[in-house]
Amino acid sequence: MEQTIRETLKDYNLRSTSCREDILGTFLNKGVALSHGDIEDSLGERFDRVTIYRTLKTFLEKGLIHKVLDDEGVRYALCKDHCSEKDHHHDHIHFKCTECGQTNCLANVHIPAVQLPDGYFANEVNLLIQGRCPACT
Amino acid sequence: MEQTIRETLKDYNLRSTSCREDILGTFLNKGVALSHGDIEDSLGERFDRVTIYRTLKTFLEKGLIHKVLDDEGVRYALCKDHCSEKDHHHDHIHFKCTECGQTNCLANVHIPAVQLPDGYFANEVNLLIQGRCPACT
DNA sequence: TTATTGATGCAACAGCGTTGCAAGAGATAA
DNA sequence: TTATCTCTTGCAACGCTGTTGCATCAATAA
Repeated sequence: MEQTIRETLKDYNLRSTSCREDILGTFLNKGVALSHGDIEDSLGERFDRVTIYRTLKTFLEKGLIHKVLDDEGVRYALCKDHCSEKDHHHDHIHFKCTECGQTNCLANVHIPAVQLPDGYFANEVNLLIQGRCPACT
Repeated sequence: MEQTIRETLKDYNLRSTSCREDILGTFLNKGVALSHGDIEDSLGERFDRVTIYRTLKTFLEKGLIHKVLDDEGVRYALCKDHCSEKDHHHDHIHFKCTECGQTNCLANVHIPAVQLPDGYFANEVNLLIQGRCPACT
């Protein structure tokens, strides 16, 4: 695990620092989409607020994580596919449970094609479904 | 128009004030989703920041407008159907043009049904498509 | 016209996210 | 291992967004 994290960082051309290792580890551990606040809570006072912001920004740019839009703000989740700086490709669904509040990616559910009116061209599709997850049913 | 605005406010059990009339008028005029900042810019210094926030909150609660999620924050758009405090019903699509930055509702495009994994129950569906609008093609 | 209820403006505040800068730690090569 | 360079971090400060309390003012109904 420890090793995997370091290798992952290396794969993405990122230096291994304890902050990056801990944040990446948190994502792997929790397995759900996390907000900046979630990460701050989870890591305690170990790192500066600013450092966490910058780390998330770096991960985002390198394609390690992607944004997840939510009715209450922005969260981040690991990219399952290997994304890169240039090429984020996500057509999976984000599911937010209104009971437990957790948001995660439904990797195997693809977004059905949508018929847009004339003149509209789709580039990126973002689908958020809110409801109840299996754990809360 | 002037009259329509006042009647609409009355329909929603809202007092007619110049702030509410102007904000509702702005939505009708622009016809696209607006952020708090857009409205502030559009109305100038005529009303206090706080008043605009409170007006948007009131409109939201009464079902006059609904939230539109965006990668850069929250916007608001008029509800086409007659929504109420209890019952916001929206299964239309939000389209954001990456050229001009405008976001609007595609009222006539319905979201196709999505087959969720076992145990998941959908309650509300939110679909944002980013791309190019007819004006920017 | 007046009384009542609700809306507004002002001041203050909390939280989120960013920037500049100096100090510190990781990677690389000798 | 050490020296060097480059990138990362922590700190302080700031701007922006959104909220709250309170006194004042305006819209409605009688």
